[in-house]
Amino acid sequence: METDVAACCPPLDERALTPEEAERAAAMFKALGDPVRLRLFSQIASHPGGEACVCDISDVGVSQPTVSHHLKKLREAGLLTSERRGTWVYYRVAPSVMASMARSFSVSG
Amino acid sequence: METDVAACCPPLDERALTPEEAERAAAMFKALGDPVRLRLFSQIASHPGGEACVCDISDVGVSQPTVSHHLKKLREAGLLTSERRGTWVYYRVAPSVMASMARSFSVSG
DNA sequence: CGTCTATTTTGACATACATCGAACAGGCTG
DNA sequence: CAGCCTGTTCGATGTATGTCAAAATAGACG
Repeated sequence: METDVAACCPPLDERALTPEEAERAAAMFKALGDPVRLRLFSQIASHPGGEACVCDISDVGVSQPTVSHHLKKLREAGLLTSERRGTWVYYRVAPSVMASMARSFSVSG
Repeated sequence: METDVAACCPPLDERALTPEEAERAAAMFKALGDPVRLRLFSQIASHPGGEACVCDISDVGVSQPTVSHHLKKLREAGLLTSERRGTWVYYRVAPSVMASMARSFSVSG
């Protein structure tokens, strides 16, 4: 189900998206379309070193299983990567996500 | 319910979003998180003159009432504006939406 | 006024989703 | 091995959402 970030996101005002492009890009927007997930993403993206342990970001007002559930969704959408190192699991923003998403809203001409 | 676009969207990697900021920004991402809505938005954003009549963009594979339903959601999210001129209703991207959304993904530092 | 066209609203329905507690798995450390 | 800690998966539940057909609204035009 992992979304391919690199091949996504032509400027939205350049031309009408094809159904396939829309499907892929919408999956990424949808992943960010939940307040809890957006806060998790923002906490990870702004964390020093570019990565955050789950234990660092579990204070978003929902139970820990729910946090894990949301992190999984963000990972499946191609927005995050995760890596276990010893006791802890570290999440970081997947490569080129910020640039790709920014491109969606770049004014084309 | 109309989302205030101007006051939204600090860079996601600058600092952790507050719950209120996340709520507002997530509402906008959520609106774009459906393939049909994203195609409608893209069709309007890329339309010559910057605006499109509903009749121009109803070929997205769902019934006309469903198109209207999605356009309403995009309008409520603050992403589109609509105006009736005579027989037809014209939609355009709300001012500063592209710039504000782009700012979310601008790399801060 | 009546009718035609364009768009929205309503009501119904099936599916998707966010959330939780409980159970499970990975890995440290006695 | 046993216990503990971190994090994920499972099962259940209530709510939100996408969709359509049908009805309603809004103008235009005789």
